[in-house]
Amino acid sequence: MAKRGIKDVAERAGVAVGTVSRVLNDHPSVTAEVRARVKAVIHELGYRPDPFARSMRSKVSRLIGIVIPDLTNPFFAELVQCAERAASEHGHNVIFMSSFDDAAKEADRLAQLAGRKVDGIIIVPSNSPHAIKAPKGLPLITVDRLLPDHPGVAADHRAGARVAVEYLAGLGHRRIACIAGPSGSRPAEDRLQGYLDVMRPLRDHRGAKVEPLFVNAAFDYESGRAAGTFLLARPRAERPTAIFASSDQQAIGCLRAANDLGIPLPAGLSIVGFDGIPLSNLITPRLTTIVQPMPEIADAAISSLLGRRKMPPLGKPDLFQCELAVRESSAEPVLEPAAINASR
Amino acid sequence: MAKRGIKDVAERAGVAVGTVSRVLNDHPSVTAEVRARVKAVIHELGYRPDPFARSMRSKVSRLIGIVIPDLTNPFFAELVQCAERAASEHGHNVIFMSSFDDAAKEADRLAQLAGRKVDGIIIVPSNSPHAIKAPKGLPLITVDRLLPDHPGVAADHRAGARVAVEYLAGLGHRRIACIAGPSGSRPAEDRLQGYLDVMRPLRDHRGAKVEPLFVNAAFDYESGRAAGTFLLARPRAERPTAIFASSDQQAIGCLRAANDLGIPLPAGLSIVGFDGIPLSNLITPRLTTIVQPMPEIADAAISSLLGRRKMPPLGKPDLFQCELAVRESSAEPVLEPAAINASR
DNA sequence: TTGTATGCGTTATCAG
DNA sequence: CTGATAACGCATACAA
Repeated sequence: MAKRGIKDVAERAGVAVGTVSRVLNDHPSVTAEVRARVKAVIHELGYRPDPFARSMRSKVSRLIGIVIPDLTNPFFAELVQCAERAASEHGHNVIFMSSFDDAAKEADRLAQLAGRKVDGIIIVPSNSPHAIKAPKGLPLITVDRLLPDHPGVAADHRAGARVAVEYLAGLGHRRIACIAGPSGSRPAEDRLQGYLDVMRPLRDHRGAKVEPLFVNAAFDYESGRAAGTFLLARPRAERPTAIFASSDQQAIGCLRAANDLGIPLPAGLSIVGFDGIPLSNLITPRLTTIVQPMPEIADAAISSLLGRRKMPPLGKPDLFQCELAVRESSAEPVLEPAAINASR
Repeated sequence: MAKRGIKDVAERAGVAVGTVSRVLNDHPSVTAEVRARVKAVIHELGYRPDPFARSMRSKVSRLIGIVIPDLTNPFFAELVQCAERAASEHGHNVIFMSSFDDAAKEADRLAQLAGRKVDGIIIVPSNSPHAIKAPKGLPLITVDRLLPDHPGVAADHRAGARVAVEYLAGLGHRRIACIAGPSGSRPAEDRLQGYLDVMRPLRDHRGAKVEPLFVNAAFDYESGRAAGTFLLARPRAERPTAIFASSDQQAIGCLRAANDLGIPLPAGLSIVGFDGIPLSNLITPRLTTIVQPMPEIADAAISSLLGRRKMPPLGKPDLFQCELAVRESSAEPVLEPAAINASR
């Protein structure tokens, strides 16, 4: 079985190479009969067009580059997985790169991808403050961490946070605290705003305003635990009955803090997370959370890059609505008779 | 800034295109002086060789394909990240694909990679029993889940397990249970063997043989919790004082089970995991575990594919030694006065 | 050592 | 609608 080329196919089918090429690219001007015959021969010979020769001429690589700060973050891992699936469905493959949250490495990766002549780039920018330089003429779209001067697609973090806090308020909670993300992070700030959106107009059973209470923390597990410990270290009468965490990892850490303090879940405390990472549905109790529609987000990013969907204009990112997944870490607040309060 | 070609560089440097090509490929027969001049021009013009034209001629793509079952498994995510870094250091890029643990999808991905003409393939085979068909002439290496008829590289799971159990035995533990992995999984069985290797010759303080005790469970969190609950649900006098889990996720689930049962760690129970995933060092208590040398494993896989290291022969996979990371989830067993036992 | 010329496998531009 | 043929950008055998 020697190396098959387009020439062999043409010869075997009794046509010219140009015709075979036209069949390959679904060019309309080919007789159905000829098309069928050529396709038959292609199948028979097991012919596969050489992607390099093809790209050299056509200037398209059917390759998408994706740059992520850190794949050990389960949220990004899911993004990559979804992006690969979406790209695959559009006949494209994915070149994966990690920036390790370093601006210099990120720039290098971008240059490499440009050199590879990928058809488009998906990037979650590194956190270090910087401007990413998109190789001119190369479609690039940011995901999750939006940047002002690049098109982007993300979950509607603010609206998602609102849903979470409204849910808790609807359950009857009033002392609702928030573990905010790190200041400086766009998604973190959006989520905090969503929390405040709901808290501000909220009134307790006596019609008095309720005080928002939040503390900044990194998105990871340990920071969430520390923040939770801080928020829960107060007399029961003042202690939050519910906590909205800005990430599932924070929420899981907070859950641990509650456990260490002997606070039963969800009886003594409700916790709602954000992201919907797989682990959130595996722990005990299973975490109530706001799940980001990652498949849709990834598909929007891919589709936009490939021109099958309009690129979101600068400053007007494509926003996707999140969904509340009610699980086991949340419930109505328990009644707090004055006697119990006094007994502390 | 028009499109730069090798021709432009040659012209600007006053040499022939062939010479430029030779400089590009570090061909020895080029005067240092000429080489320097050409390189200067290349830099000045910002010239980048077209990867397609180059690959078409040279038959190498500088692309490595990697296929894994599921990126939401943090262990595989780390593997991908390490592989990308290693490939990058060798001047290669990585095309990432997910098989979703499905043999059919896996075969499709493999075919795609072959079509892309990658220089080599790294694969963690899907769990469904099957034979993967490596496109002939395309270097392929399996990682972690070894297959009999393909070269492979992995951690020495058996030896690693031995280190874990020896550590526990050295601490004074005798009732050491094991949460084994799913039967049918090669890494799982190796780890179980390592456990048994240490347990069999073990004797208690009266010189009596100690009974191995293990239960099979999937590698995930919830299965680990269930297994832990099962193992710990017995009178204290019979209850294991230490548990060796076959994965960190299992260990973390088991940790949760102990917590739910009110067993303090590490005073009442020592737990050791396996893998060394990032999360293992973030939880409370931080998990004592066997960490796999993922960077080395990934680098060995990449180096072997690129011919910079000898391909491990069939049936003789490259094995890497794991390292014990002693953290907070393990300690010497507490004394068990008869009085305490009787009080139950 | 360096220049020249051919070919790699496709696509695209022309005629026919 | 189809065939012939010229690029595409680079590597390499061969000539100088």
